[in-house]
Amino acid sequence: MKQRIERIKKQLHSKGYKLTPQREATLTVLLEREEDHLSAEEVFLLVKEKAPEIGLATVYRTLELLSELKIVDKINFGDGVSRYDLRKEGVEHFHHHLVCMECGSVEEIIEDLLGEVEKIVEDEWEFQVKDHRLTFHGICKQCQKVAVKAK
Amino acid sequence: MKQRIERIKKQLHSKGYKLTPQREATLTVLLEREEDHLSAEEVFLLVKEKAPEIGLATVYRTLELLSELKIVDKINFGDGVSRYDLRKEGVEHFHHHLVCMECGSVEEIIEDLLGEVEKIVEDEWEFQVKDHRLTFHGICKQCQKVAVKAK
DNA sequence: CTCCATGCAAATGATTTGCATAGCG
DNA sequence: CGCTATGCAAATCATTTGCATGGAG
Repeated sequence: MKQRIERIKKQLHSKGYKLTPQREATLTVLLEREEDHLSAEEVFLLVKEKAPEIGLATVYRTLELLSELKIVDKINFGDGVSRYDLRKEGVEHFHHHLVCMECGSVEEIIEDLLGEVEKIVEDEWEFQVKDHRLTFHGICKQCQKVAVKAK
Repeated sequence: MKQRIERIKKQLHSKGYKLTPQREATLTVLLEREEDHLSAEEVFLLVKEKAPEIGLATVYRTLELLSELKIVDKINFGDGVSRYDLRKEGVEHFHHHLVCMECGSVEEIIEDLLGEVEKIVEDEWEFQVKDHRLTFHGICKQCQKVAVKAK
């Protein structure tokens, strides 16, 4: 994790930004909760535990910055808040989500499922694909089991 | 278009809702601008031309209602506003978007590109897919041409 | 009459911004 | 010093809600 932050520090520097304690605390939270999809508010509360003086605006500014640098992805599952998701290192952009309509859980799929599809879009629509968002809405494994038991 | 509205009227009635003049005006706007992805505000302004007394809250309520009835899809391209998109009749849910990062234009793909992918998700993750959202971000045909010329 | 629906204004909630201050190089 | 970054409070923007009124069956 240390090294990961070191690398991000270099990325920041190369663009003239600094890795301030607040930014580092925010990154640490994001790393610790890599599996989650935290909202700005949630990040703020977690960062506050490490650095109580931090302001919500700073968290927003930091997340915005990280988003520009493509270190995090800003995603939106339609619940009124933006969520932030650390990109896997070395993985260009493929990164999909399974959102459960029952329990709200979000599972990630790192695997690239869209290679073929992307090719079709590029060829047939002459659209030069830079990135994509794919989200499935449905019922997760656990909730399927619950439904069966409930019968 | 008349018939389309008639059918929606029946759908509304079957759930105990009415097709009020405001709702009809809203639907008319959505039908006239079927290709676009209007925000609530934009719909409101267009409806106001036909029915000046309408209130923004009513537009929101109508869009919400139509969304519940699966007559429109509420989508979010990450620009801070929800957009509303009429579902094609008879088409279950497959409906993807190509968002141009240059000019902001949005193109629709009706074709089902995800049959295979969906199967993989169902089998490999045991996730029961109900619906999905797929958006590609990139450069549209027109903007690619402009870029070439600019050289 | 009984509801559903509406318009308006006020409330809410997320996100952004202005500004004075603090701190690194 | 010169800039970037920060905290705080105020501002903004989209969306929602309360409430009294209006209208269809």
